[in-house]
Amino acid sequence: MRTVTAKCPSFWSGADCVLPDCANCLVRRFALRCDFDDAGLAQLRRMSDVITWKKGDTLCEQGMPADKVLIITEGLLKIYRLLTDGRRHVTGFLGPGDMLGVLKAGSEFCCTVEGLTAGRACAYDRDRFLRLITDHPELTLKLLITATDEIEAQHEHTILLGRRLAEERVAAFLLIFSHRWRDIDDVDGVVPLPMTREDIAEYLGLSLESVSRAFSRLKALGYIELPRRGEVVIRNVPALYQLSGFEEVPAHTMALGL
Amino acid sequence: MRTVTAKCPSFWSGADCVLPDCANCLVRRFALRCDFDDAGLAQLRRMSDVITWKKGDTLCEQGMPADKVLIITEGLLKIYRLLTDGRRHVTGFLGPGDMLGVLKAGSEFCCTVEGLTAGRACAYDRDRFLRLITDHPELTLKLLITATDEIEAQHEHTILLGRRLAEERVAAFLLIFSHRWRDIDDVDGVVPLPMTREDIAEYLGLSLESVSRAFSRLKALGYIELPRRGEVVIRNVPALYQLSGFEEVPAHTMALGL
DNA sequence: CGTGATTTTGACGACACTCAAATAAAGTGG
DNA sequence: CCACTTTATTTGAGTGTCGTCAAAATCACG
Repeated sequence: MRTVTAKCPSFWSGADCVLPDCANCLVRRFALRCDFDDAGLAQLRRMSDVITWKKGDTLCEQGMPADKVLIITEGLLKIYRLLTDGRRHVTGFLGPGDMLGVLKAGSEFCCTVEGLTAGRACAYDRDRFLRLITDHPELTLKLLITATDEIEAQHEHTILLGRRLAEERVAAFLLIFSHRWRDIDDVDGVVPLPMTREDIAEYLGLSLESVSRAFSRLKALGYIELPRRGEVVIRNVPALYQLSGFEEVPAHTMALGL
Repeated sequence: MRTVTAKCPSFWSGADCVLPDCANCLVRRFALRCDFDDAGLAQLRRMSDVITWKKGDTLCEQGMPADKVLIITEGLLKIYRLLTDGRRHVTGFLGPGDMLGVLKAGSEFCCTVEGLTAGRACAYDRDRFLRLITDHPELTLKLLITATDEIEAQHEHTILLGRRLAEERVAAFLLIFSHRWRDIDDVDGVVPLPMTREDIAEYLGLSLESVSRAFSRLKALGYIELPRRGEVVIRNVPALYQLSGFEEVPAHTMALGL
């Protein structure tokens, strides 16, 4: 059992008030999948606060009352739950274009969210956000579609943890992770891995040693390279697909964090 | 690898046109969580066809074009996916009040759905259903909340399969299953289990033998009784909670099948 | 260059899977 | 209603994967 850092500054209140470039916001391609008209954009912009975080910062904590909705514009987050036996389970990783927040009124965060890198997000008051989307029913529907995609992606993840060997899970992780952020950080095949082996292990339901062994084996097979800490190069995509059991990578794995 | 029955009659077209008792429909308590006004009820009723199925019937099959939405009023269904290696994964069980259907236009069923008992459901044309809910934005929102609850329940299930021992998973299954249908079929503590050990195994990511062994052990411990095939009596709820690692049973496990 | 964190590698044991057989229950036809 | 078949479940024995514990190696950072 490992201790978990728990500093939790008041991101939710303090705002930089930098106007984000909503017109090109990635959220259009991911969680909300929607073109706003100019009026909608203006409405959005007026409502949002920009928050920033640094690597290792905790954005919100399991059990904390949740009254904000975030849309991530930069940086990477891990989102995890503490189990009753003290272990952690990483439910997913969030990046640009993804949403984070509890929509149900009066509820608490069921997860803790922590920065893997520095980053920033647009924050909305939940009630105002709900008013916004109910004013635009087609937006609610897009969000509902995103949620059902998320359910399907979770099914895939459940299968991964319930039925696959360690090596297969790591292969799947590499495909999911590199695929999800391929057009955001595509530096000639080098995929950045800002999370630790332990994070990956807690995401895949393995021990960190098993993850490390799987990485080593995939490297020995020539499927990947590990040039330096925090980076992978994928050399044999078909082999990884074969191992993972994927026909295609689940489309929007974790576009909507809760 | 086991063969899977694949007869798939045209439930989706043929309709009995029995008017259901919408005013008391369980869907109000589950997937839609919503009181319709009389006008809404009438609109609903006009739109719906009633379909029925028998035990073992296949309602829809993985890969089939999906253009209907079902709301289950009677009976129990299992919902599963065929994996690339020929194995099956049961994603969940559906019962009265639950919804089934793909909301995204032009997509296929990602699962096969099969009757564990005979039953019936109200079927809606997807496009008309979508029009209905966008006409009532608060309905879309309720459905979105249901979807996010489903995501949270899937997280719990992922944790179950990734981190728990066989005995713990079976304990969790018994709690989830008996809790979800407690006020529908509550015959003094006897919980009907219309699914086979194999179904349970494929739901929990175990072999059917491991499930059987877990049942035997829970019985030996005095936590449960197995009076006859297809039935359990739960004798020690706190012990099962302890084993499962649940603080509380995930609220709406699988109210929304895809 | 030294300290601490992360990652890798090794040895061993536990849990769950596979294969196999026995038992129990349900369905079928005389 | 009973013998027979079929299906579901239980139980046992052996094997493999992964977790745990431990130590070494690598890397980041001051």
